[in-house]
Amino acid sequence: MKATVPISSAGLKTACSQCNLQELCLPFGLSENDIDRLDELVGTRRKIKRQQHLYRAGDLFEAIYAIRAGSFKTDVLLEDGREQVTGFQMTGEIIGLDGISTEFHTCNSIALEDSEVCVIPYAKLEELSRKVEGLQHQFHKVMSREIVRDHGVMMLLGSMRAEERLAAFLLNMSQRFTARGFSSAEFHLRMTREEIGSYLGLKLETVSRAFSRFQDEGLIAVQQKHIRILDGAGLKRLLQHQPAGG
Amino acid sequence: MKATVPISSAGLKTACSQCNLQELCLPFGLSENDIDRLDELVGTRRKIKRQQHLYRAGDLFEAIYAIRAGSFKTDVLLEDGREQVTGFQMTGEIIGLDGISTEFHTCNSIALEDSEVCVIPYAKLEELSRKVEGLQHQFHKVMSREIVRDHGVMMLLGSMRAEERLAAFLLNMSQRFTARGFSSAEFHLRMTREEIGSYLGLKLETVSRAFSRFQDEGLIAVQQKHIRILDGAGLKRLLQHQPAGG
DNA sequence: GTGCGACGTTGATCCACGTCAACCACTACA
DNA sequence: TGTAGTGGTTGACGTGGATCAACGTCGCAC
Repeated sequence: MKATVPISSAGLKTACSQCNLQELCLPFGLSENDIDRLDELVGTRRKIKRQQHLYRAGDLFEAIYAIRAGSFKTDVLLEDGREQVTGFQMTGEIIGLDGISTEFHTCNSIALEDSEVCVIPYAKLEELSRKVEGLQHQFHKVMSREIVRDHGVMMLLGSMRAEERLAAFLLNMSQRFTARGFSSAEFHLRMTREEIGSYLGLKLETVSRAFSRFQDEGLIAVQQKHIRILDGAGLKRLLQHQPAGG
Repeated sequence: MKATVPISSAGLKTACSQCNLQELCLPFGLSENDIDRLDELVGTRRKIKRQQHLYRAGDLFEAIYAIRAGSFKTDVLLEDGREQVTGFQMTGEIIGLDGISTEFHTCNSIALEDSEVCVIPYAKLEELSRKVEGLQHQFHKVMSREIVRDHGVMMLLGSMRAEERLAAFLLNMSQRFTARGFSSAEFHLRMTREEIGSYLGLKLETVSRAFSRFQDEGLIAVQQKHIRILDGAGLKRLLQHQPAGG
């Protein structure tokens, strides 16, 4: 396996024989030697069927997970039953970081489709990242990236109106698909309108209406969960110079 | 210096001679030896006057900061001028984690009052945490805690109504003051109504009205920025069983 | 003191989004 | 092919919080 060669974002090549760990090691250009050692990291793989939990809030935290295939949502439940989706994760991303601070998971992670993850025992990660040059930093970057992403969502929830939120969401999805080597203009959403709404702080009807309006305006083509972006610049334009809401 | 003795949350004892690093090392019970080495971490101290920036979005990331005295807000600005406060930080907390993933800071950090921070050069932190048993894990916990906190804010912004948000905010502030050895029932807010509103996704008028209503209902006593919590249980009750908004 | 500017409160009005409700599209399965 | 269930769309209406506006209060400079 060619590990020292920087891997383009055009395809999903694997960083170690077990799993796609490019988020953890590739952007940093670890040496071939080091990459081989990453195999030590991956305990097992685990398959998760659609709608099943990878972990639940309250579960003992023992490992983080690298998504090998499929996609997930994470959510938190209030006592009164309200659900807030805190994020969507797709192939190549890392889940489970929330558990480190409390030794228990603080949210639920649920597969949006039949998926497979690599289990990375946290103790092993800690041990290895003391030894493998660059791994520690790479892991810090993964965590920091989650913090930055969350700030983006807070921005969205705190100061954008419905159409801006959905535009931001679509552009973000498009970007993440692109980064994984898929077409950026056309993709399949794996989550329902209700889940999108929960993530964006909107009701499903509002999400649906915004989709329809975008379609009327020629910005996107929607067919159920299938989205085609026709005018990305138009979507970006929605994100600025709008009267403040919220 | 007594470093091996677990430090109660009742006072602000220092973990190393330079700075309050209990977030980084104390809860994990580092050995006295190790704690002394933490002095190596702290490059310099820096004083920041009220309203001045500790760093700005776009600044090169070189260090994280432990707040030694005072308090800060972090915010992000949209192109059109809208501001979103992404968090408030008080004495003993760590700021600057957002910069790790991008090598540049992604938000602004501004002092809410005259403050002082310990500068922790990131490169030094990385180096030391490979050597000092427990420090790495402690740093992971700090980052994870920020992720969990952010999820809480997302929850708040995404599915709570105005009064719930403010109640959650007050309880959170109270808790953080308690953890720093101050009275939990009485404290001085360092931020304006507008900043609270920006953080909570509300307008300043809405924040003000909610404060007034809480006061009318005997939940709190408000005098400008001075808050006294009269009925914490009542505030907690507001957080559940409310009709879903948002 | 007086004046000024930042911050806070309160009222009146408006509107974006929630709520309620009906209907439609797609899939699964008998 | 019918039927049921889940998810999505659309319309009518209500409301929480934004907006606009006036006024009050505190702290500071002089």
